[in-house]
Amino acid sequence: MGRTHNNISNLPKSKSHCLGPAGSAAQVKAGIAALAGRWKIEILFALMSHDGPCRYSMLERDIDGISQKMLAQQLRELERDGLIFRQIYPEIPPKVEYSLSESGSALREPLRALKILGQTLQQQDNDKAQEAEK
Amino acid sequence: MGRTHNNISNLPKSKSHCLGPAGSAAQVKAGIAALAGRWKIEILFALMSHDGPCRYSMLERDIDGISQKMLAQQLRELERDGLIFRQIYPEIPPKVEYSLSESGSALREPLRALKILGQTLQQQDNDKAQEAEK
DNA sequence: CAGAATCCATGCGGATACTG
DNA sequence: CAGTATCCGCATGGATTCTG
Repeated sequence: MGRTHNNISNLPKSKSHCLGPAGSAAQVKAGIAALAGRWKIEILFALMSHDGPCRYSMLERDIDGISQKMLAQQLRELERDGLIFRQIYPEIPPKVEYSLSESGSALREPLRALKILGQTLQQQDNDKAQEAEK
Repeated sequence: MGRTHNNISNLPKSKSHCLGPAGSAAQVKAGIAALAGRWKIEILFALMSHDGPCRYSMLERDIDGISQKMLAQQLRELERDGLIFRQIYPEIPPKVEYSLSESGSALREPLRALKILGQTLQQQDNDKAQEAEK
């Protein structure tokens, strides 16, 4: 499987001189960092597509190839960043439901924009691959 | 300094059944991956703020803490992904100018959205830090 | 000036096993 | 069911040196 790792969280010094282009970059990077986990996007898309609370096991089934460690970890990060909610039902057997917060839902549009970019990139890749084959 | 690595480029199998939420996720991830380098955002912001062609050495000065290797590498990736242009002037001494492509400029708005998210996150961090200090 | 090349530390993310 | 715990490979990015 492809690559691993990919950094984003930078904030060189970020002394909160928060108005220059540098400060803006830091905030954008903070925003991207919140989405930059190996599985964050897939989790968000799973939640968006189901459009209601999802149980842990359901996410595990929906997201192909994710390990329990990663699912739990990225879920906690998304929760920490306020993008999703986590509702625990103290039952036996245990039940936990995840849902999008408002911040999370607010990402639908930006994500669409990034999807456009992604499509363009894939298109370019295909073009170049075809050329190379000639 | 903080972390290293951070994956994004996933595409578990991505058999181009490109219409389900899974396919969308893959494309969004491709888009994010294009921005997910340690310095990509800062480079783009540097180009955006200067709003005209920038020379290599100017970027090196503007972006605090970046190494030559990283600058050159991420510039090539951005160029490969069609986000920036690279204009070489065969002079002595050498001169190379980088500028935003249309795809790159198209990111201004999405980046603003991500900046909003980043601001929210930083705000939350500050709030929690304050509470913790009490 | 604008890189290319090399070496190396860090830590993300995968796999597997275990638990309340 | 919904996680936690542990071990480990290896890509990523940093520092430094060399070059056309």
